[in-house]
Amino acid sequence: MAPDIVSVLDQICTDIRKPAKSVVFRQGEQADFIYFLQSGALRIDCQLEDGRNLVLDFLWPDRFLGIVENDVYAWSATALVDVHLKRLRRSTLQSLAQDYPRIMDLLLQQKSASLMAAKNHIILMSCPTATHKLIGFLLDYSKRPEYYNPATQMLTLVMSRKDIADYLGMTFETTSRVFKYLETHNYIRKINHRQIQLTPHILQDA
Amino acid sequence: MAPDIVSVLDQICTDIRKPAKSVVFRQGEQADFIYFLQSGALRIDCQLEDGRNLVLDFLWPDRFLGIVENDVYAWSATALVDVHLKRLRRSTLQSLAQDYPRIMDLLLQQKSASLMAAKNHIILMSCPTATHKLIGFLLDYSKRPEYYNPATQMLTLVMSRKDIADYLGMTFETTSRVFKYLETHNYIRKINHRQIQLTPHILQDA
DNA sequence: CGAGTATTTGAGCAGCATCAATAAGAGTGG
DNA sequence: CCACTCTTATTGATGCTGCTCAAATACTCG
Repeated sequence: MAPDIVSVLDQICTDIRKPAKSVVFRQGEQADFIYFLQSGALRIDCQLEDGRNLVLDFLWPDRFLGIVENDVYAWSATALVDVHLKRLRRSTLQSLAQDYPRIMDLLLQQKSASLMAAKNHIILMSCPTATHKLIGFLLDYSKRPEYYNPATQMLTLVMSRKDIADYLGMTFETTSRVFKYLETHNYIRKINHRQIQLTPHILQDA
Repeated sequence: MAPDIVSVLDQICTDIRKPAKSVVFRQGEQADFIYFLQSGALRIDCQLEDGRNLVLDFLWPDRFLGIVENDVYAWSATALVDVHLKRLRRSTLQSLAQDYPRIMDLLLQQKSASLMAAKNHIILMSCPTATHKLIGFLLDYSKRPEYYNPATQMLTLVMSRKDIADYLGMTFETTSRVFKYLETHNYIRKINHRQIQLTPHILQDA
């Protein structure tokens, strides 16, 4: 990411701040803007025709969102905590890409990051049991420096049981039961619903 | 895809033909080449540490493969039928990208296609039952003009039951049983293992 | 504090995995 | 072309996992 583009983008982007639980954009809306997540965390989900609500991804800082091929957003983005975003018109980015070829590198790099996340998601969903899925999820999550402290092994979940369930393709009851299983088998310690501590037992699986 | 690039690529690419069941590249190998699938079909799979074999995607003509970030392939590509590919050194493509900026568009477009496929894969894997998964798979598959004839509704499967199972995250026994279920409930007619006919019953679900 | 939401927990059942055996089909060499 | 082998697919029996519906509890926010 060359400094010249960053400074240019910095100047023309609009700063957007959204509180937790607010929607950044909604599936089906006119896709006028590209966003760049500065801080906080987002949930990307889509509503299927059969009524299912599917969480496609969780997004962390330094990630773009709203890069779509067609003219409407194919999924929704919701803030899980208070977020800070930079916003840019899609049309502006497109014209800018001609003067700054590095923007294409940036876009390609972001697409690659999305693709890697999707492949990892597929691997998680293919796990044979719900326990494997959740352990895999927690180990991935423990790579987020904002929400995991390796010194204390404390992990702050920014999403609900239902969000995790919709991400892993299971019900929230099962998610809750597996959390219980992990606690009784000494994989984790629960401080409260959103605060858990990982034990060496679960960490050595990584 | 501008004609100038295509003609340039055509000249410098090596033509590669591989018989069915042969491996194009293997997970972990030095990623020296980018491939462009001209005809046939490929299976992309990866071997996980726990011994599972996971099918990440099936690739059809006009798709690139081997676009990786690091220097080794993260997954393997295997020919499902006889395939025709064009091959290019990664380093050649990189230097070419400076003279032909359109190559970046091409790469971005291919990444987007991979990402869309992955999202769709996630949607399939999140289906509540194996029957839903397989019906979704067959309906997607029926969009391949090479292997589905809308006039006769005949569909030629290029992959095994195990391939389908590893793609959908289930066992091949379950795949087989669901095929049986679909046949007895008049969703499909089986001509042989690899040839099935879709009925209006299944097609109206799309 | 109180209302609404999120999470936990329970009981019963359906669906899928596992292990095992048989059948169908593909490939090979006489 | 047929017989034989090997691979792929089907089918069966059984047990476990996770879903459904339901109720109780914990937590959040105004």
